[in-house]
Amino acid sequence: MAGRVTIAQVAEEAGVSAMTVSNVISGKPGASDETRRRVLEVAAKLGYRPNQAARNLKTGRSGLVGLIALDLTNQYGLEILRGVADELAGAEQELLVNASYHDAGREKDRIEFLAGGLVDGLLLIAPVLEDETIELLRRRKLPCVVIDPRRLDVPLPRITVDNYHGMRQGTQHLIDLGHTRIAYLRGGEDLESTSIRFRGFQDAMRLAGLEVAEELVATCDFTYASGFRTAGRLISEHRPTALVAGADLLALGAIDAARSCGLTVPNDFSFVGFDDLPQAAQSFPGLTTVRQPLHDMGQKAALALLSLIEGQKLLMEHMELGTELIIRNSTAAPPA
Amino acid sequence: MAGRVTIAQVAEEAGVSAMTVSNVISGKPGASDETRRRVLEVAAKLGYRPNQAARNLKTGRSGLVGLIALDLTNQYGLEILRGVADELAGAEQELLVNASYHDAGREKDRIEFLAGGLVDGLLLIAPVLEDETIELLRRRKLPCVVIDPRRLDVPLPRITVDNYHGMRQGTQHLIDLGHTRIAYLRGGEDLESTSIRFRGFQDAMRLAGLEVAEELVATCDFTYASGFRTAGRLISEHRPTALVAGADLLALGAIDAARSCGLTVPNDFSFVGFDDLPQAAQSFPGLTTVRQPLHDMGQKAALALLSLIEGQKLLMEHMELGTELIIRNSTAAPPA
DNA sequence: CTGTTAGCGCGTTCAG
DNA sequence: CTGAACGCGCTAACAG
Repeated sequence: MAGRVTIAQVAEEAGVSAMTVSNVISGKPGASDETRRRVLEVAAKLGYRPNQAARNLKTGRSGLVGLIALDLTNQYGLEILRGVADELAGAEQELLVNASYHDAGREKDRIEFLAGGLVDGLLLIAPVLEDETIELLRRRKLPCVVIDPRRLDVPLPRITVDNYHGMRQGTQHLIDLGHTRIAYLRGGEDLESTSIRFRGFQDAMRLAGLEVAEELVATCDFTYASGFRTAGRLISEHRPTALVAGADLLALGAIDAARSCGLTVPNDFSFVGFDDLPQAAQSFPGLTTVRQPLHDMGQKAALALLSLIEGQKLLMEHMELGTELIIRNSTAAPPA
Repeated sequence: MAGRVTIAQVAEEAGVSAMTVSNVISGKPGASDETRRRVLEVAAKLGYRPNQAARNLKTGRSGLVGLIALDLTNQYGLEILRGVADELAGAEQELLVNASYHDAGREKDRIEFLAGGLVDGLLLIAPVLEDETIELLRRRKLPCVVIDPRRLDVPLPRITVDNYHGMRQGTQHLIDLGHTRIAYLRGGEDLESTSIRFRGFQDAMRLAGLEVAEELVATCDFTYASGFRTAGRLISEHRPTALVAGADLLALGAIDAARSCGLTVPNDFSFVGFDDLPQAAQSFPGLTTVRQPLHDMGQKAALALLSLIEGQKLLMEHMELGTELIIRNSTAAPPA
């Protein structure tokens, strides 16, 4: 119940038809400059604001894009979200953010709800995407782009990063510094990217003629606490000189674990993360990490979704973005 | 163009009128159990989903609540956001999140846009709120609740925390531990809460018979980097034994600054923050801090907004929530 | 360049 | 308890 003034009132006051007002307001052609000026003037005077609901009903569009993130507080998703928001700011679409809280049921619920007509398109960040949910999306014909899917083969337009080469490069950096006993912290096992990153690590090691000691590899959740605990065990029991983590949060937890063991970073121990979250730069020492272009992923995903919404065909169903090694101060040569 | 099926089709298939279908779907009385059952069955079979746009047009509601945060990546706002989201999950309202990026112009733009009919109500986190914007909100009669306003006297329903006693308690904790040379890091000067917190610090000091040395007080932005820089100077030039920060982010930066000066925390130096962001617990050592009930603030704000949307009068225009000192491991007695 | 006609899909009168 | 008609405010299509 925001704008009481209707298009009809403006039309009457300006002495034109409602159609003309509509055209002027939406910036369509087909209205002389003089008419346009008068309509705009009257609209301003009356304080006319188009009624979104009526417009939506007529056009069959809501002007809303849905985004389903895992969790509203993880920086990984939020960096992507920022990219999305930046891209959408140009288009006339607002962003409706939802979280699945890592729960497949809730994810399906939210998708079903949003796909029920609330949004014009959907962006999914690292979703579980059960087959049934995919089927739902296809049946509804809802434009949808997946960012960083858990399984690479989801039959939907998707954006991923080059996890393999990123991790290989990060590992190589430690090898180049002279490390040989390098530990590895795997992220969540339900993501295909976890295996791919690990393969990058393994290959880098193998190609350097180094052994991947089984006791130096451990798996944890994507949390600081999990990284702290798991790395603490790894470090105190097996004494590697460096550690590569499948995510920045894990690396940050691992660094604090090393500290709590009395080690100093990077003199006694080196760490490499993966993601380049804001925290990676805002920590002491700065974290050397493999950068995922999160903001860019968000932008590209939003752009692709917008063209899907406009009814255009996508140039590619799958887009893979590159990674980049960011060297900060958490890595150095191993102690002598 | 999500659900093709209309209420009319369901009505025909079920052999009743549209009216009845509408009543059944919206859970209104006035339909026999038998009819209700059949309608529901047919609706499910046909895959009927009510068209939001049509419903909105008719009811004059959008089912959307707008939230304007400062920045999509700061944890402070996100904790509040989580509270809001949790409360809204129960009501049938979706959340439309926007950011002002600390820009008054953009803030006004966004408010004006959302208030243009897109949302049923608005939640504002620490907004600038120029007079003109407040005027706009009043004119449009848009339900609105402000969380943590920059000026305490905004003429809108608002939720704040007890900054004064919180900070007094945090400071007292250091005094009790035996600290006397305590530095203070002020947050952004455009917030009234910055002065209030400082007054809490001053009073705690004064009441303990301690001097607030001018050179031990400095002002910075609400960022880690600013805390790092400013505290670094304070610590190296004036050698206090403890520091109180007007925000956790500042304290976290300050701790790293101390570390980069070769000090260990808390043995050489103690730190107290304010906020209790997730990072405060997820750092090493854990940060002793004054907890703001951010999640609760979000919930309470959402609840108040919902009742405003329902057209009910608010019990109180201003609600102030308490704070709580959370003692972790960043504080200890001063070095001997 | 402008006006007319006809709904979009729903909820809300009223009668029955 | 149910049905028929109307209209919310806007815009697509066409006519003028």
